[in-house]
Amino acid sequence: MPRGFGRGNWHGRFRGCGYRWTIARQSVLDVLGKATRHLSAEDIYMQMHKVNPGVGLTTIYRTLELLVQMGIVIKSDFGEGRARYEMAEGPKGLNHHHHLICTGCGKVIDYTDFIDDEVELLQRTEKGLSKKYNFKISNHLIQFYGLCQVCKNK
Amino acid sequence: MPRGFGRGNWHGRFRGCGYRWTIARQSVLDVLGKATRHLSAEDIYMQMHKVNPGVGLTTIYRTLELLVQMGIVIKSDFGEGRARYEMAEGPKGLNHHHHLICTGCGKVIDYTDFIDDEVELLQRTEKGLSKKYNFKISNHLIQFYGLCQVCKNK
DNA sequence: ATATTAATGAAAATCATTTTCATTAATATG
DNA sequence: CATATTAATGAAAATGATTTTCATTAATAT
Repeated sequence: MPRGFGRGNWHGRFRGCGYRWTIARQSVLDVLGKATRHLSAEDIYMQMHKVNPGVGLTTIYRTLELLVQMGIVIKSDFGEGRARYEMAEGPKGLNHHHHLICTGCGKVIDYTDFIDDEVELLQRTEKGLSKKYNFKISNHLIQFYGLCQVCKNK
Repeated sequence: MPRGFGRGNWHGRFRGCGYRWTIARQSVLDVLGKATRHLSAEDIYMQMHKVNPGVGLTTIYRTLELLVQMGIVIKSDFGEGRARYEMAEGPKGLNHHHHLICTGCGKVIDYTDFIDDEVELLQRTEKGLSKKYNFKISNHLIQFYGLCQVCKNK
């Protein structure tokens, strides 16, 4: 198998959509593919800078927009004032998780240890919604807001 | 019952936390209390401007931050580049809804007619999480990403 | 009535993101 | 392989929401 044409065959996928395959795009996908958590545009920029110092932040923003548009990457907003990105490998992806966000202090708890019912119900919900709205659902963002133990008792 | 001391008894609640009760704060709560959908800081500013033209946008931001911190208001971010606010009357609130977001064209479908599985999913999950993480959950944000009917067939 | 100090308005500062525009480089074509 | 085409890029400027600064105002305690 030719180098770089594994798993996603990104080059082919880009060309198929009429887009060019560039160092910058490859590099963004490399960084995101290795990430174990959601990355901001600047996180990506800093990691990439070590390997490809020539790629600017603007290009990263543009690349991310494209990747989101192609459905390869998911953009999330956790209310920090900046967006975060992750590969859209679907809800089964290694780093997929939901959030508990404290409205008091802003603390965010990522949790991946879903309760059994949660997984099954979610599947059924996605199936139901797909049918009802004729949507091909590929991912989801689930966040619960409230007060953490500390803020609750103030 | 004295005027202005109904439901929330805001004045008392503010004083209890050591905060002063001001026209601006009352006015933000008035606007949010009457709203039928999530409002941006500027939405609030414009509505308030008709009644209290003296209150500036800065104060609205400061007031909203305080209200969120007190757990009276929920701040949400739908990825539009600006935050939206609503009273934290809980997920049963009139204007509560979930989103289906197309990663192809950006179209957003709000839906309120939750399917049974979805309601059950949320109830069980919220209960489980509250216990597990000692959180007082007051709201949630649920978004499903995928391709809409049109983008799916391209 | 007055003192104290939290709350405010206006303007400036910040910070993530987007736009502009001239340059570069990926691909198609000869 | 050389060259033309035009998408992709970088740098700098622009944008727009939100935050900070600082002098002034007003809510509360005395």
